[in-house]
Amino acid sequence: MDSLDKIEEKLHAKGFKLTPQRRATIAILLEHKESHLSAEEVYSLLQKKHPEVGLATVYRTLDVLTEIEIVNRINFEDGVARFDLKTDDGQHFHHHLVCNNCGRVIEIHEDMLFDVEQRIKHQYHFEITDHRLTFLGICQDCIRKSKTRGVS
Amino acid sequence: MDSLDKIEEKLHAKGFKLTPQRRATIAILLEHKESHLSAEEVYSLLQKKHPEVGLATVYRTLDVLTEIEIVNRINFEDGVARFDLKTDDGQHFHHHLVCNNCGRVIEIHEDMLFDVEQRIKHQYHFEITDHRLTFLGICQDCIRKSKTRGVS
DNA sequence: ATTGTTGCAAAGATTTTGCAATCTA
DNA sequence: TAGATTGCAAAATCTTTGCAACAAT
Repeated sequence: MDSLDKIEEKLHAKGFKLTPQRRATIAILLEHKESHLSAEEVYSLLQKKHPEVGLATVYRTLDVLTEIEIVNRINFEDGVARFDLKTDDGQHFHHHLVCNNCGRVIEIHEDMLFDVEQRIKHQYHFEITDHRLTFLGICQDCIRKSKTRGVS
Repeated sequence: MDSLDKIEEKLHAKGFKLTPQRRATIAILLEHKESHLSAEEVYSLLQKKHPEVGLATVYRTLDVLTEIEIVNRINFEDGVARFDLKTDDGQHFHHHLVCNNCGRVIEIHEDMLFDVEQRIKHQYHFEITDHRLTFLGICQDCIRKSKTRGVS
């Protein structure tokens, strides 16, 4: 799900209207593909070019985009919903490494769960539609820093 | 981390005081090991026997228990923090299957991520301390029902 | 013209915090 | 007794909703 055009097409196909607010919101998401933006963050990025758009509209747009499976909603352990554009390749959701020290989120685009999913399907008779995999730990930079200065 | 005694010992060892409120909160968690209770749910279970305990104290107690690694905090995609006692065996956090249809949460106690963690460590030089793995999909019961009545 | 969508402000839901009183060690 | 902890109410956050005005098809 890559270009603005394709996304607008899908919105339209599902019976939603194309409004300037929605276009602008999608544009922000496209410009920040790796960022896991929260609704508030999308809103403040949006304000620079479109100060008239309201926060409620951002929430509603993100809901619509989640509903039609243009974006994934994800919660890291901080209680704030974040939104990621889905990739075009039909893959399941990518994985994340979250650093407990600096808070950085690293994305992993390989699907490492194929074998695990097969086991789940067979053992639990559970039909998997998506997954959320996050590793918590210490990133390379913080490990390096801790060796000289100690983890803050 | 299994018995009330062991948990109280650890609290004490970390310099926290043992109060009746904390004891009671821990007892609730021990009585509902598989439940992924929210703070609100812990609070209302607590009220039956200890109506004097306040919700803020429940939040504070769960924070302390998370801090000293007696419980794991987890967010499924509904934005409410849930709390699980850690198991005694030193294993990482268990996995979950969340049914998109009926909302049921099924626990999986096997660690299926050993190989994946090895790859992450080597490829990303990321020191993993824990993980969160949730599969979203349709559970066995809902699959069965959908075959006769259609998924509601 | 119809129906969906927006902005605003108000309401909801969850979680955190200030503070005086109280309790644990 | 000293310092941590509690309960309460207020505040802070994040998110949703009602409604009248407005815009897309």
